[in-house]
Amino acid sequence: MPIKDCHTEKLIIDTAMRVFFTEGRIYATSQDIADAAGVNRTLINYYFRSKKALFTTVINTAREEFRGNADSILSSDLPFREKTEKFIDDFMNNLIKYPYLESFITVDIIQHRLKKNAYPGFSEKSPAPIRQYLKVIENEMEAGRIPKSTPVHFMMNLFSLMIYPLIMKPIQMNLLDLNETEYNNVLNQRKQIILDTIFPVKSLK
Amino acid sequence: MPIKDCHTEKLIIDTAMRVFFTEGRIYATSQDIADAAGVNRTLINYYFRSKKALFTTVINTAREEFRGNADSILSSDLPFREKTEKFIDDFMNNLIKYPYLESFITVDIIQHRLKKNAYPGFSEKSPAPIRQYLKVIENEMEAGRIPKSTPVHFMMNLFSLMIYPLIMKPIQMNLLDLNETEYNNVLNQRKQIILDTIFPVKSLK
DNA sequence: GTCTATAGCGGGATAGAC
DNA sequence: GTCTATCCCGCTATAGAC
Repeated sequence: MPIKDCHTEKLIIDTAMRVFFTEGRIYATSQDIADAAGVNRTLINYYFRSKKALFTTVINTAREEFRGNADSILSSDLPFREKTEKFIDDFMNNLIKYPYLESFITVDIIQHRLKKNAYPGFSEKSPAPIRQYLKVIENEMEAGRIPKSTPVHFMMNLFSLMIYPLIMKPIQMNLLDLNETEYNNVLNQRKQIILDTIFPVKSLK
Repeated sequence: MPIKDCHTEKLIIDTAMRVFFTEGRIYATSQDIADAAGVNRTLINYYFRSKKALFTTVINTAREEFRGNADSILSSDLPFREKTEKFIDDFMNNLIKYPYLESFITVDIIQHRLKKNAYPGFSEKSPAPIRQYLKVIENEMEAGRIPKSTPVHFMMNLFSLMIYPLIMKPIQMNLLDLNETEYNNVLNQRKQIILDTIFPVKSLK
């Protein structure tokens, strides 16, 4: 009754994003979300009609948040290396906030492919800034300023190096025998490591 | 009635591994597994007592299958580069069979962390061959034969480059504007690309 | 806008016939 | 070993009181 007017809707969205995309709780129910938000479960239906609708809302909200800076960085006229450096910095900052977002999208696509032919939410073509960036990578490779492969592999390497260590944290902690603090320290070093891997230094024997 | 004696148990296991770890259907129910296997749903309980027990069985089966060659390759006395090359080859072959296995393990660990303090299935230390391999990487870095960072980052890079493009196939196909055939072709080139990234050539300007 | 009560469905598990 | 029938529980969603 007090200050819980339109404020509750935002509270539910924020909580759902945290539970799904930050904590990675893929089996979280409406009750779980409501409990985490400290509200009654029926309010989720009141504000969002259904659980699926809430899910769509939070996925789209997070995607827009992600794409905010990324597009303007990629579309800027910065030199290639500086542009890539800023992109990594921005992307990693977002990733730390929502490490499981891409996993959820992937699961969502797989699930939908079983029923319909295509998944409407992702039938769009790749965004223009990405296509433009792929062209630039091709030029850099031809000029010999980065190792020669293909722009697609360059992008795959980049995303792989940024995303995987975060989403597979539990299993990697075990494999590499690191505790929570140690693993977080390692993650903090990743930006520089990724740059060194993408732009290799030439001091090898 | 005809030749369906002990054969059914194996059929259920094989089907469950395919549905879970190859197709990535994380929300698959007992009914889904039974349908995919063409058997009655109650047979899952007859053979495995519960869905959870079936799940544990298939995870352990797949993990053993994975670790089969890997340990002997890492423990062998091959030179570092050849050993790494064989490890990548073996690991990628397994990955193509079960691209979502590690995702399932991660989700499983996250889910269990919410209830108990630790997850018994993964409380073991990292396997000895891995710890041994980490030592070798350290030597290679000190000798300047691979780019200097830390063994942990080297391993993270390696696993990232191998695993991520496979499990995020749906989202990457969209981002990079590739159809199924094109994406599979790219994946086939990954072994070589990964080697070139881990062991960079020195022909840059 | 928020709550309680309840309907309805779907999945997991078991009993018992064959 | 395999099937049918059934029970139970948890989750989603909605009706209706406040």
